[in-house]
Amino acid sequence: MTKDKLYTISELAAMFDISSRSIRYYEEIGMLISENREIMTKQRSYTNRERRRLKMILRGKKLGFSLQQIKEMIDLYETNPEGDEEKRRIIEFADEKINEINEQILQLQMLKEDIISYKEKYQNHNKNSSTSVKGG
Amino acid sequence: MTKDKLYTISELAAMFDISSRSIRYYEEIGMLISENREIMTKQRSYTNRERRRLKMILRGKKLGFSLQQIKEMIDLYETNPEGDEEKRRIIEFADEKINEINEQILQLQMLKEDIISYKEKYQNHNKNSSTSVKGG
DNA sequence: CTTCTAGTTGACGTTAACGTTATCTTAATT
DNA sequence: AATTAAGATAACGTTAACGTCAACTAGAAG
Repeated sequence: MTKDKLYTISELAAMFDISSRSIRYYEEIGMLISENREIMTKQRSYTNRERRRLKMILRGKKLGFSLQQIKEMIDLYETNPEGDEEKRRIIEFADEKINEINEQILQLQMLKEDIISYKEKYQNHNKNSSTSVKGG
Repeated sequence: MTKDKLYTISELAAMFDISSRSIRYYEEIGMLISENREIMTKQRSYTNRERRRLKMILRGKKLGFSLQQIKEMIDLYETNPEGDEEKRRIIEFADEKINEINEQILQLQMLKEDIISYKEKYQNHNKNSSTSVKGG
């Protein structure tokens, strides 16, 4: 399969516009894995799977989650649960996250409304109190 | 008017379940102001206006914004613009923020979809691979 | 062989956002 | 007068998420 493409650390770094240091750090704290390092050079190589993980990490960051929170979420995707107990816990965790996200979306929408209504009031206010009243 | 209610630092802290230290810190970096401190004791007292600001700060934090970003947004609310140039800049800034927020909402919705579809696939998968195959 | 490039492993430095501790003051209680 | 409570300032400590620098290595290029 053509899925076997491997990336060097700087390829990934360039791809996502981050530093190699960041990628090493993510690996350091167990968020990425570089298996099959070249034995002689010890150079890391990443699979498409890791590339996807990195993408998720960065998305999480953009959304304001800490790396620890992101780690938990990603681990969620990759846990292969054993007992019913664990299954339940995972579903529960997913539901929690969904609720958190819904809450965040709500708050963002409120913030947005605030900014919009501020903008409108502000624009109207300026039309009335401006010295150069041009357009009605 | 009854709007003159003043809050002590620990009142606000209790109200929002944060530490007094945090409030002092927000003031330290210019996100809050405590005017009219009691001359003898130097104790801070906050107006309703500051209470609202604090609320906004905490909302921003929950949304993953840095204090600096929040400061910019709050300043937006309280700028009294002078020239047309400044007006334009403010409107522009507001629009930028709105776009950022829209983007964040989109990403959050995608993340949510991901989690939901994961949950569903996962639940189905378990129905099939479980020892107790009930529904086919 | 030397130089350059891309990577490695430490290890110390940095910033944000507070926590914590020490020392001091004022007002209220006892 | 002594204690307690609430607050103040000053300053050092802490954690996350890297940045930066030093010293080393393997392979490619001249």
